[in-house]
Order: sequence, then C-alpha cells, then structure tokens
Amino acid sequence: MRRPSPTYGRIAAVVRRVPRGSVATYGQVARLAGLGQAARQVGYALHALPPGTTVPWHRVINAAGRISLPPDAGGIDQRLRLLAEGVTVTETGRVSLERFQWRPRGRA
DNA sequence: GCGGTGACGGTCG
DNA sequence: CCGACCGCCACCG
Repeated sequence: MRRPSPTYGRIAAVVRRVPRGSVATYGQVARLAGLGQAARQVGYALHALPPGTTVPWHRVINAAGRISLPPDAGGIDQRLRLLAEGVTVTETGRVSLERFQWRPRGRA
C-alpha cells in the first residue's frame, strides 16, 4: 500500500483526531503525523485546506498557546469557533495549553 | 535540481 | 510579556 499519503493527508488525519473542546499545537500535529520538525508545513497545509472541509483546523494553535492566524485572515473566526466549543480564548488570542491542550494517551 | 517562502519552535535580550 | 534571530522542513515556481 505504499504511502501515497501526501503530507497534507497525514496532517488532516491527525487534526481530525483532536477532540472537540481541546487544542493541539502545530509542532504536536507535525510530530504525530511523523513530520518531525516540519511544524511550519502544518500551517501551510491547513492554509491549503479546501473550503467546507471537515477538518477542525481551528483547534490547531502555536506552541506559545496563541492563535497564529492573522485576525484578518481567519483568526477571528478561529477564536469564535474555539469559544463555541468551550475553549477560553483571550482577546489577544491566548489559550491556556495547561487546560486545553489535547493529550493523546500520555504520548506526545 | 536550486532557491525562496512560511497559519512554526526554541532561545536570547 | 513582547519582539528579534536563527534553525528546520516540505511545497512551489
């Protein structure tokens, strides 16, 4: 079955595993997707997601616990979506990773 | 095949 | 807490 999974496919697969009400960091997703240090690529891939996708891209934030997406590029929408799931996001786009980061069975 | 680029990450000031 | 710098890697022209 080779690994036809284009990198984007693996990234999307990992992001779909992030449960509602939790968030994951780009680096965490990259790691779980087997991309190593290609965290930047995660953001690049999410940016390339087609409209109407089922991937909860809004649950992915940076390691600093902040929304990276510029407000005028969807950051506003991302913040509202997170708030709608019960994730506390300050007006500056800060999220408490201690409280909301996804922890898949002790790994990662 | 080479080089520029980026929804990042970690360190330093 | 915030900004600047450098290092990593895959995508695209």
